[in-house]
Amino acid sequence: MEFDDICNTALGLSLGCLVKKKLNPKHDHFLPSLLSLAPSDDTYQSATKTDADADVHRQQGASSLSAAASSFSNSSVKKERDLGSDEDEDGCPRKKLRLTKEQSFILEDKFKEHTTLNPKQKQALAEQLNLRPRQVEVWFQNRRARTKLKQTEVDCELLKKCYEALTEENKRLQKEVQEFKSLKLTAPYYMQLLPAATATLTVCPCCERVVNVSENTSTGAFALEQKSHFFGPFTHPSAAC
DNA sequence: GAAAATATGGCCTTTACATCA
DNA sequence: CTTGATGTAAAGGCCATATTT
Repeated sequence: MEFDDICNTALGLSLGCLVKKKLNPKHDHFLPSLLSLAPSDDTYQSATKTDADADVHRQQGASSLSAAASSFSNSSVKKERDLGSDEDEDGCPRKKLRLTKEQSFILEDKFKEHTTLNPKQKQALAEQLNLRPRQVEVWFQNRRARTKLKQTEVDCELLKKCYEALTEENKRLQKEVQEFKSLKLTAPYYMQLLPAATATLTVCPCCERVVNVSENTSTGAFALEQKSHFFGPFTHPSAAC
């Protein structure tokens, strides 16, 4: 996903929420297309023809559709949506149509403006594109889903990189701990050099971090201890684990 | 005013079809 | 021509919210 898309999505979603809260669907609801008004496959779409040919058929179908959609009841709206009104006269589901490039372009354009539509916008867009409002609605739903999917993929990649970075850091720190441990094993020589400091250096049994447990932790801190984690008021390292 | 019923729209998952290699 | 992969239109279900009764 591109950055612009992300921005548009965020903006659009917030706008969409506003729209949803403000609108009153009862008063400006779109006209539902009716089951019996759905054009047949032959008139609505040509499966194997060119886009131009298919356009003609689609527009013929959609025009007759919108012209004939003159009466409906409020309660039929949801039903219409759920039933899809996408069946031909035989009761068979309508074949899936492919939107033309022009239709897709205009839909994309609108989507950039806002990712959701109120009923008026939906109706207007449907008329402009010679599609049923339900088709416009579905297109926006699917488009939002695609946007979300892409964003999820981007987030996933980001998390993956974070994970890899943390894994590397963890390896590095483990290696450091091993080095400190081996230093402790060679303590006789080590202690001759720094007896005061090494006497207070230890490895936390819980987290295996090298810590300084000297009583005077503030002033007698061994240089290596600076890389260990902060224990605050605890006198024993394991108490902080 | 509270509660139940209803309407509406969005999201999610799945299906089916179109297209392409 | 067939086939598998991919993209996407569409269906169906569920949920949240708003409105009506």
